[in-house]
Amino acid sequence: MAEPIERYIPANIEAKWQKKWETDGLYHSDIDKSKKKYYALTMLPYPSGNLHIGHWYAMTPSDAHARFMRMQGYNVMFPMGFDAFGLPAENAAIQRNIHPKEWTYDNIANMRKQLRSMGAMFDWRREAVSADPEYYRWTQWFFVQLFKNDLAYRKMSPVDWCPKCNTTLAREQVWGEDRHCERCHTPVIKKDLNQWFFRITKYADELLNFSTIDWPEPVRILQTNWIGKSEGASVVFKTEQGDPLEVFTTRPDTLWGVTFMVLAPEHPLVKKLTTPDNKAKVEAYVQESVRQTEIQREATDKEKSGVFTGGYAINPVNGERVPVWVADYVLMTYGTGAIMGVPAHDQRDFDFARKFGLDVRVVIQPKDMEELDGASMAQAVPAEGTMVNSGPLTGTPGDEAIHKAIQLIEEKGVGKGAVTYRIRDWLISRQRYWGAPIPVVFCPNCGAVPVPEDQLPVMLPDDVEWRPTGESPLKLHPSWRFTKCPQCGGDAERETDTMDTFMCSSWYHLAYLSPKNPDWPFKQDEYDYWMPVDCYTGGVEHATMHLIYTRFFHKAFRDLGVTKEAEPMLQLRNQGQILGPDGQRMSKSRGNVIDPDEQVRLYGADTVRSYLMFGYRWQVGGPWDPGNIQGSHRWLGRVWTIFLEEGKTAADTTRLDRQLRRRVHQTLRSVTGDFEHFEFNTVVSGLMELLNDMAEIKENGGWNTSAWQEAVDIYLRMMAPVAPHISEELWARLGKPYSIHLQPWPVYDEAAAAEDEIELVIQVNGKMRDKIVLPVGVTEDIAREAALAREAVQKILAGREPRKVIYVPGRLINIVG
RNA sequence: GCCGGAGUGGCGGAAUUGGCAGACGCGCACGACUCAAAAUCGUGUUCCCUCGGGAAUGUGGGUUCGAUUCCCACCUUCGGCACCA
Repeated sequence: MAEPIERYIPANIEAKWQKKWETDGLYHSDIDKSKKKYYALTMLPYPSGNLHIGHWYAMTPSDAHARFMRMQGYNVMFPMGFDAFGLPAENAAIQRNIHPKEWTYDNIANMRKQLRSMGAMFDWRREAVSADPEYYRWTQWFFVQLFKNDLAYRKMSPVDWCPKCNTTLAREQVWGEDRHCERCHTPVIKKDLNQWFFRITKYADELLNFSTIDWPEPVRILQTNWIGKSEGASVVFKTEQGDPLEVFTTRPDTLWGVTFMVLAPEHPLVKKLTTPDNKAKVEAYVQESVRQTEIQREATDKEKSGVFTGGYAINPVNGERVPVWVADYVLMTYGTGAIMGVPAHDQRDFDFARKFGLDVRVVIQPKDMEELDGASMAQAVPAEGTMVNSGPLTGTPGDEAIHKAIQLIEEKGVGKGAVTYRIRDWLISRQRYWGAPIPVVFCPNCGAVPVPEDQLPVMLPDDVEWRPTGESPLKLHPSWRFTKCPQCGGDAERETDTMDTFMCSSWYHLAYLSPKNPDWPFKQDEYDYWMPVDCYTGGVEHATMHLIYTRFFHKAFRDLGVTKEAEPMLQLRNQGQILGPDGQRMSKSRGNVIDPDEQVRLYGADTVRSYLMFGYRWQVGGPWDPGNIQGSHRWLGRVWTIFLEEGKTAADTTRLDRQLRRRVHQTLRSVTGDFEHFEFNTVVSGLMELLNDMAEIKENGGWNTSAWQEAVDIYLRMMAPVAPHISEELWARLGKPYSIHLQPWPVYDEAAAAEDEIELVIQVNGKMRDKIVLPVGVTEDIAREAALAREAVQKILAGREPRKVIYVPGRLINIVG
């Protein structure tokens, strides 16, 4: 009997190999034009202090996939960095009274260490940290380019303001029914501030085009809804004083059904339209609306409210005089902030009209309904039908009406076909300290002047009062704030707001190309070789934020000649979330946080990696199971002993060899496909199954034959992406050349995988009754005969002739009796 | 209200194209090894049963020789949007 082998102890091998790989630069990725490149990218972490098990869940399967692609012969780049600016640094710093910079960089140092314990193939030479001046210099440079090309502008605008964080929030940073701040959960309020915006709306249409990218359908739908394109017409009414009053409508066909108009309380024409005897109540209503929170205003179940201005407008299609009201169900932020009221065919307008006793005029008669009557109808009818009471449009069938109406208003010169989007321009100003300063100087003579490129970066000063006062902290730093105008040299003032961190993360995939490039955001040859990103992995929660911004960014800079292609990331795959063992989101307050470091101490990195890949559908995720992970640990322990411990070799191994090769190559086929499809759980289960078969074959005397050698070789290569340390160790112990991670993916042998007999399932009337073993390629006649001869079949048929027989070659025969 | 994802044993999950439901793992039970335990190994494990079978993939229908898979109508749950004109 063989000597007992030492046990599998991950701690003895993992750190050792990590160090060697690092020393050898095993995962350095350099331009190599002889190979096809593969840029694999996983979303970079925010340096919150500790790596979360969620980071492992996102990153280690992505790493396994990147490793798989590398073994497939690609030159793979898989970089890592830190999204290092942002609010939490300030909040944490305020709590602990340490400088945000210190807090952030301490966290980064810690997280680097934790990231290394994953055994991932990150090329650390390419690390990028968005809070480094050499990084945000280029963030600012990108801003300047947008500014110079009229893609950045400043305007006074009401913004969502978090009173606790003392800052502006972007719309997508406001969550929930009570519209709270995503960070501190305080309900947000509105505030008017002068803010910088990027013209993302200019790219709205192009952002709707996903035809060149392989992104998950849910993300495409989320973005499509977020952009919210609606087509219709803009129509210009005239107030009685002669001011143009423009509305947007998706239903220009209902123009003859307009019985009133409604302005948003903030609409600039409200004041002018209001007659003296209505002034008091209109002003009261407007003030009340403005004071209300957005939640109160936007509650959809709220009864309609509003007041009559006393003013009238003229309907340009029929010259009718219609009353103009003010109501808060019309939003200043969408369309033109004014609507035409068509109560007969729009439920909201209908509710409003009934409440205030306004006319309801039917202009569409649907086919299958009895004749509508505006005075008595109980609800609006938005359906299609034949136009009635609509002047030149009367009699037009529903499907032509909109088109014809647009033609008509265009001929009359009172409007035109128009498109409106729900997406708004990207607000990037933050009244915070820990961000990239917006590189603009305000000069009394020259206005807003961008800081010249050769003076970048505008350094973020360290000596700042970063505790929140409601003002931008940089405003309180006089020697930084007051400067000279770069254009005229006169006294001037810096912009004291910093940029939204989504600006930093919009281009980090470019920073990785050459993180310390002195004269351009990236080295051109690196860009030309690596871009675009071939595979991007991360959470779906970024669908309407980062993932839309980075697409916009690329398109804008393509138009400015900086980037080349329209889309930065060709393939996107989303992972799900790991929840606490209680099925709830992990949080410190719930005490259900799983610490990856502790799991690594208990089981080793390979086990944690394997379990995260094996235990969940990657795109779904689920609760952490403290017991289940042991299955993955046992698997690795079994691989260890079965591969290292001597077994016995039978005299004749022909059958066992054939069987083993078949199973190895069948597994190779399925594992390869599963890796390609990001189905990591079946990658691991396939390997587990093969191991079970190998254990049995070894037990039966199939050990150490050439088929066995091949099996071990292929097995280790297949598991190398999943469990890189143990496979490297076993590879070395079995005397194979360093490193397994430089080996090509094994070659699939179809002949070896082929079965030479089939197990045919016999159904009678659709129910499984029996099975027979038949040679591969058996004819239907023989299969049929063999099946009908079976006792179980005969018994059920009881002498009857089968009415029909369905034969699925190699799989199944169904006898219908 | 609208849009999207998910519902399969005690649990995580599997099931190329409509073709053996429950692979693999956890847990549990029994057994081996051990003075004992841990670790490890082996056997069994959807449910009901009169041991012939029968039922079962959220619910109810439908298409089909055959449905976890396709169609229709619902239910539960998670996420997004929500007076968007």
